[in-house]
Amino acid sequence: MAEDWDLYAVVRSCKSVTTTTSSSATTTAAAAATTDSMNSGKTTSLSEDSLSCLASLTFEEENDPFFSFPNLGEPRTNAFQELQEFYKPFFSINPTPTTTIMGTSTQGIIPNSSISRFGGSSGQQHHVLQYDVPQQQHHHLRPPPNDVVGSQFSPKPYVSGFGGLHKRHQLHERDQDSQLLLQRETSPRATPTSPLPPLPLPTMPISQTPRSRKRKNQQKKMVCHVSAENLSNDFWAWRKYGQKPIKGSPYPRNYYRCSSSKGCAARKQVERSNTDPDTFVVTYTGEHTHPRPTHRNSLAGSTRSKLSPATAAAAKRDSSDLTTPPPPQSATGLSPTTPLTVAQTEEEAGAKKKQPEEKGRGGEKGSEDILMEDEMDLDENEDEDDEDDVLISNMGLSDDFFLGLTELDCSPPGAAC
DNA sequence: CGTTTTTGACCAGCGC
DNA sequence: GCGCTGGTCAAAAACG
Repeated sequence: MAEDWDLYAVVRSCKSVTTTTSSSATTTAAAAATTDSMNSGKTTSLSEDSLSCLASLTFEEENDPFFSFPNLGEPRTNAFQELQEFYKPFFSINPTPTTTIMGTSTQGIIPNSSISRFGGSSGQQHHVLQYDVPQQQHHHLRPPPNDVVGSQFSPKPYVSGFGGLHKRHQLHERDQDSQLLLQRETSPRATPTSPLPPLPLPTMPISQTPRSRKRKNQQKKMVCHVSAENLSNDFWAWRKYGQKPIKGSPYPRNYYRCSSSKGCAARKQVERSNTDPDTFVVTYTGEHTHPRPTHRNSLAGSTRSKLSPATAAAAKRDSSDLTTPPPPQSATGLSPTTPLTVAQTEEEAGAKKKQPEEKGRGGEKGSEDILMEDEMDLDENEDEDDEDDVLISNMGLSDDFFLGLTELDCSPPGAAC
């Protein structure tokens, strides 16, 4: 089923995503290692894979998009430092593995929060950071496997503010989101858990209007190319709020929003690459307006995510589904998932729902290209760093977390992978 | 009861 | 101005 992939992806990603952020090999490696350790599951070999992957990790940098950002044009050394800070939590957990990363790192922008969640990398795939800068030349460190990213997230000549509010019901949550977002963006980040001073704010103009359907190009976003196994690895709890078939792609795009906090503006899009079915394009937008959750609020509705025996079987199917092109989509753009959804949904849901618990556990082999597009919110990154510092340890101790791991057949964080 | 997923519909952005 | 497309909403259903 077409949808299976996303579910599967979501679930899987938790286990494996690679942190292909940037620069410091050590940091990255450490992060990867950490995530690996956190990941559990197919573990033992995972960490090795991850490390090996890291060893071969290559960062291509043809153009340094970062320097395109006025606020980001700091010396790379700073970037490294930032990264180190960024991965502090990981360091604290695991010793820093010595991994050699070839190529130079991108700098200035630390991958969005999601990056930190990416678990150990693995896989032999090419890890690339890609930043697309709005209003400026499209900087692709490496061309995306397909057109998905390029076309979908092509930079636009402007960065507008939030769109106007239109729907009455939309006002509700959007207001909250926008206000939170505005608040965060207009005032120095002062997160309870953030010991570090906020990084320079992006120069992106912020509109006073409530957030709405900001065009993709208008939002800061982080695009990650993730292998099927590594789909969406992050600690955040995501709730699916929509699915749309995308023109030019046989696979639908799934929309997730952070469910950890009601007003959280963080969004996530997951879609399969039309050119490379094994690769998924995960796009993160918005900022988390809250600390990283240590556990899920509730398991209710998460049933689908459980890997019950049936689910496990489903998971297997998911795997196959991932490689299997989805049924043709209707011309209207809506995917004809309806008939299929019953069984598939179960599987997907199962997989997806696991996300929250699985997220952040890197692992498996995986690999993915992380593409940075538009402005990265340094500030947010900082927060995330901070969050990591504070929450990582807790996360590992979370009952839910362990539960999730158990369900995923993963070992608790810190456990040898 | 609270949460999530599914899914049709709505609507703004964008290109022509 | 129009149509297409993408992003989001919210009701319904499902689950613990």
